[in-house]
Formats: sequence, structure tokens, C-alpha cells
Amino acid sequence: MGMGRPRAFDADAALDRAMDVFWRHGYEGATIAQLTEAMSINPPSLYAAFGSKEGLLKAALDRYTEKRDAWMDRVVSAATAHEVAERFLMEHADAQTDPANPPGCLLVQGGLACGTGSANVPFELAARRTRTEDQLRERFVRAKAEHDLGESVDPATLARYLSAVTSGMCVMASSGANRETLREIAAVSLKAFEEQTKP
Amino acid sequence: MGMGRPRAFDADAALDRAMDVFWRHGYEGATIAQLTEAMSINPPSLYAAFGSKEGLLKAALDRYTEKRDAWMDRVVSAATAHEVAERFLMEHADAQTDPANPPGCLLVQGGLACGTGSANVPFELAARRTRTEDQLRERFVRAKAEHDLGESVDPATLARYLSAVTSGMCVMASSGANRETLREIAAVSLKAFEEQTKP
DNA sequence: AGATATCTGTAGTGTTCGCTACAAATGTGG
DNA sequence: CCACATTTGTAGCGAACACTACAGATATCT
Repeated sequence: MGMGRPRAFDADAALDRAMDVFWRHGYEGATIAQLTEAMSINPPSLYAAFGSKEGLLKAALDRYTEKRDAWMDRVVSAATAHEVAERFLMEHADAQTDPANPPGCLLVQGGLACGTGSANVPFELAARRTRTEDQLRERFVRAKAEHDLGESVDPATLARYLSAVTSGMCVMASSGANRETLREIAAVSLKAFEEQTKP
Repeated sequence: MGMGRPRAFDADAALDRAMDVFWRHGYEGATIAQLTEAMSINPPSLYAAFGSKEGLLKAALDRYTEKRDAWMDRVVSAATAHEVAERFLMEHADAQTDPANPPGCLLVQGGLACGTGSANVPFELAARRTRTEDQLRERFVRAKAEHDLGESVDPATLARYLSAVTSGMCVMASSGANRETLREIAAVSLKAFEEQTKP
């Protein structure tokens, strides 16, 4: 028995193209026609490989999360909690205004509210955002154990604050805010972080 | 010549219902069927009164902005810039978790990214968000003139920062963050505001 | 080479979308 | 009461949606 005709397209490259479409138009705003054209494949190939539009999104999110995890690993590898926060904020400002990608972040632009047929999409995106927040919190827990952060500091609050600020920066980026503007916001937020961590 | 059959529904009440649907499902996720059912009218009545789905959104946004302006007037009427920031942040935390409304804010949940056919919807929402930011900035300009804020303070940066934080709170609210959580974020942000305004 | 298994492209499927034609209903002005 | 203007409910329009049946193409395995 044979193994069948091999796939003629690179799945990861296709996912990168799909990611861009979801990012730019949101989950519901992205049509199969747009996706297949961007991926340079036909609908049957898409459905054979990813099952459904939602399956394609999840595959694209997996790939997105993969890259993001690698980035977060570098961020939390900074020596101090303060430097973690600084890198996290500043590199977010840069990433969200990187001309290589649509503005903002896929996990936010992908869709905060969806129709009844796609109700679990916002859920899925929220779960991935929470993951980043968790990574930050764990890093701050460690910083506390290492006496890099004081006893009175709440790692969860710090992580949530940074997560909220970067989400807000996504909203600003989607409205056309430029890199300078986002960096200013990041700088002010970093001041808050400093104030929060040394009383 | 007569004046025609009078409208049998209250347009403002209908807009409130439509607002809720757009808020909960986003512009693209909201269907005419859902809207008409929520508004307790039939499609022809909707189109006679508001022209199109996008026209309905704009009418709902006008009504939303009306209420929001009244609220912002109260916020900026606070005696000091610090108190303005505090009210703005804290009341945002409360409003975004008010069980009377869907989580977050219509101007964010309405849609950051849309399909090609609705490309100006995110634009429209962004314009309304900018309005709030403008109101804050103007208030801080005044505070600077009154020597309530120091010479080195940039009103635009402060306004953008507060706007970004509340947008980020919207994202958190749509992920299920509760009032306590948002208030914590608001509290940390207020610390940043304080730090930014007295160097 | 032959049988088998999977992919690819064409050309659709049924459903739902935003939107509207039409006639009956209901008000005003003469 | 009658002509007129506008709204309302029913029913359905064309277009676009996510998705797929099918046949031909291309690989592997014996």
C-alpha cells in the first residue's frame, strides 16, 4: 500500500500567510477566499490540512505561540524583574509597529467579540494571552524568591498590569499609533512598574 | 398631503438594544436577524430608520458617545489632574464590569479589525476613542496652565497613557477579568500617573 | 509495473448574509 | 371622508459565505 501523493505546499509557510490575513482582518473578517489566495492553495487543500476555518486559526495560533514563546524565553531570561518589564514593554512597542506584520498583535486583533457561530474563538485567543501573563508572573515569583522583588510585591498584579498595558498598546497600534507613541506609553508604564516594586 | 404613518417603536430604546448586540458580538459578528430581534422590529423598519447595518452602528455609536461625553464631562470636572485620572481609571474599571452591559467597551469590542467590506468600521471606532483621549489631553493642558501639573509634563503623553490602559482593561474584561482585577490595574496605573507628574 | 493512498484543481453545494419589493396598515392635512 | 405620505409585516432577492464531491494527478509499497 502506498503513502499517497505528497503535499505540494509548505504548511508552515502557508500558516504564516494565513496568520497575516487573520491578523489584518480578524477571524470573522477573513474569508476562505482571501486565505486560500494568500496561502496559494485551493480550498480542498486547506480543509484536508486543517479541517476547518477554525482549525486553520488554531494551527496559525500554535505557530504564533511557538514564536512568541521563544521570544518570551529571551525576555524572562533578563537578569532582573525590572529588565524583564523593560524588555517586555519596549519590544512589544517595536513588534506591534513592525512593518513586516499588520499593526498590533494577532491575539488581540484576531477578535475580542465574535458571532454566535464562532463564540469559542475569542476564548481561544484569551487563553493564549493568559499564557504570556502566566510566564511573566512566574518570572516575578522567581524574582521575589531571589529577593530581586520585595516581599510586599504581588507578582500576579505586576504581570496583569504589564499584560493590560501591552493589550492597550495593541488597540492604539490598530488605530495607527506609531512606534514612538507606543514607546512613550511603555516608558510611562515602566515608571509605574518601578514605583510598584520599591516601597 | 399627510405626514405618513408614525413610527411604532422608540428609536433610542431600539438603539440601546442594538448597542448591546454590537457590543457583545462585534460589528461583523452581529447579524441583522439578531439586531432586529433584539430591537423588536423587522428589517424594513431598521433600514427605513438607519439606512444600513453600518448606519445603525453609527447611530448606536452616536448614542453611546452622547452618554460617554456626559460621563467624561463629570470626570474632567474634577478639581485636579490627579483626581481626573483617578476617576477616569476607576470608573472605567467599574463600567467595563457593569453587569448591565457586556464586558469591556463598545468602542473596543465593536471591532479592531474587520473584513474588506467593513474596513471603515474600525476607523470609526478609533475616531471615537481618540475623542476621549482628546478630552483628557485638553483637561491636562488646562491643568498645566493652572500649575496643577508641572512644566515638564506632556499632556498628550499622559492622555495617551490613560487611554491605552483603559483600552487594555477592555481586552482583559472581554477575557473575563472581574472588577477587582481591573481596579488593581487602575491603581497601578494611577501610581504611574503620579510618578509621571511630579519629577 | 500495478495497486493503493493521498493530494490537487474545478466546479460546485446548501446556507446565511445584508438588504428590499410589495401590499396592507395607519397616521395627517384638506 | 378622502387623498397622501410614511411605516409595518411578509416574503424573498442576489451575493457571498464556509465547505465539499469528484475526477485526475502523483507519490509510495509490494
